[in-house]
Amino acid sequence: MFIKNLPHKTVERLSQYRRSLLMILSKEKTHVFSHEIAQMLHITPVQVRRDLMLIGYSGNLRKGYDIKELIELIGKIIDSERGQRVAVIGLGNLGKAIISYFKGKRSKLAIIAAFDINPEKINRVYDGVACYHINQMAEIIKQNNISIGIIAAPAQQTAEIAEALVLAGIKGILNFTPKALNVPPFVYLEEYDMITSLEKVAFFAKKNDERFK
Amino acid sequence: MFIKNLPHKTVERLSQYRRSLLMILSKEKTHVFSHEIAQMLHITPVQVRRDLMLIGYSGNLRKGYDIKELIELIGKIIDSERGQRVAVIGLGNLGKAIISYFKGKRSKLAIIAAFDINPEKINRVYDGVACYHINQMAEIIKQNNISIGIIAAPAQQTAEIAEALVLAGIKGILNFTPKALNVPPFVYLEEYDMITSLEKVAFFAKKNDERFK
DNA sequence: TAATATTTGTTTAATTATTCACATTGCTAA
DNA sequence: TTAGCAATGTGAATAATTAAACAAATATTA
Ligand SMILES: NC(=O)c1ccc[n+]([C@@H]2O[C@H](COP(=O)([O-])OP(=O)(O)OC[C@H]3O[C@@H](n4cnc5c(N)ncnc54)[C@H](O)[C@@H]3O)[C@@H](O)[C@H]2O)c1
Ligand SMILES: NC(=O)c1ccc[n+]([C@@H]2O[C@H](COP(=O)([O-])OP(=O)(O)OC[C@H]3O[C@@H](n4cnc5c(N)ncnc54)[C@H](O)[C@@H]3O)[C@@H](O)[C@H]2O)c1
Repeated sequence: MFIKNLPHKTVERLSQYRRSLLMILSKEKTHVFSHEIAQMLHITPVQVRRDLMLIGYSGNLRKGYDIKELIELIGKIIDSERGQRVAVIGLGNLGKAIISYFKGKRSKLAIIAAFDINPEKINRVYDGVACYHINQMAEIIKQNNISIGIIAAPAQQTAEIAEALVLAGIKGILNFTPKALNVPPFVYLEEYDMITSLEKVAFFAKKNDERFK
Repeated sequence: MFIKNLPHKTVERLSQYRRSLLMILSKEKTHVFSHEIAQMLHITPVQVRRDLMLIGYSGNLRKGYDIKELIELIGKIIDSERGQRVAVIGLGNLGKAIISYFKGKRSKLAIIAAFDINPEKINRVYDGVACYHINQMAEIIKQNNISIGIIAAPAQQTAEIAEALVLAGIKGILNFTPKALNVPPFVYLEEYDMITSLEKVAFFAKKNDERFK
């Protein structure tokens, strides 16, 4: 299913809705109100209803939204029908955390390979994910039709790795390295840095502290 | 230094500016143009200039911005003068990745304690950070005037840990757990989930792929 | 049965964030 | 000396995002 020009923020929230809904779905709880979803994610019920409107989902006036149906619809919109395969580059602490966190979470989005240069990690399986030497990357990516790369290797290597990923035909990159990347326009790039998050928390915590004193 | 109502996004970018500037600062390179900063972060030069305008920084028309000065000014605005101390709760893969990533990065923002329940981790020092049992948390937080907590423990424990953090007097929380939290208004909360980032990449990678086909 | 309460869906308004457009400045060099 | 160029700084315009407001629907209950 395809919906024209879904806003970036809505896409993010759809992912969050699904995650939250998967957590509360049970035999007893089959339906949910917009204000319940809103409360779980610290947003307003209007926001939720608007997002669901954008994806064309209608709820029941008395019961709210059917959780199972909604989870499925979100899947139809944000997942790719044929699934997407993911590789992690750099099997250090962060790479491992990512792999163990994803394990079994999403059927349509599977981490199926890791790459590293450390001989102790290569040709071993971590949490169900096989680790290969970085110089086999292009080959393995093409063989397995991997379309997304997560970079969790040392910062200095980032540009080089990204270039190799692009050459190998990757379509999206999630970069956890503090080095910002340049990729061609047909590759979608998302960057995340924990320091920015932490400094933001620090700034507003400080501000709050003054305000509530 | 305090500037009234700095937009959230600007605060995020100031952190990114500083990070990028720290990486390029050198004997040879003492100044930088707005378009150079912009390129590093995939934004527009106007955006950069506007942010700097908001914090009242003026550049030199021919040389651009003085990198060192700008780094210092950003510090004066987003850092707390007396520094802020941080604790990590849960010393698993993610907790370790966070600690080793932060090591020595910011003088005004220091991770000084970790908490866990695993006896093998307690009373040991990881990357310069001592790990204590979770039931010593309130005590240690107060003793060391820790004001920020990073939650990287198993999801089920999240609510309980957050409550303890708030009771112990924490002012900001960065939650990496997929369980959304509720905290009182005087505590600043930031949540991050890698699945949302990855699903966003997957969605737009898929979309790009169709568009550029 | 009629009044009440609650929730969805959607239009409109408000707010926030980004970009445009251009005046201004100061160097370079014809 | 003056035209040209490449920057910054910023008011105004535009775009994106969020929230307010309210009609419509329907179960509940007085
Ligand atoms: N953005 C964030 O929020 C964040 C948080 C923590 C760490 N990091 C960054 O993520 C990266 C990894 O952090 P970590 O704590 O896991 O580090 P780590 O040192 O534990 O792991 C890095 C891994 O990459 C491997 N490696 C080295 N060179 C490589 C190459 N050329 N190709 C593939 N693999 C290679 C190493 O063998 C190691 O296993 C670092 O760049 C760090 O700065 C980012
Ligand atoms: N948000 C994200 O992007 C993201 C990414 C990866 C992991 N995670 C989450 O972060 C958390 C940690 O992930 P991980 O891979 O490091 O897991 P992990 O199992 O490696 O580590 C968890 C650690 O928490 C400790 N712990 C257990 N109970 C505790 C308690 N009550 N108090 C303090 N510590 C306790 C464990 O002993 C262990 O050391 C998990 O909740 C995971 O879902 C989030």
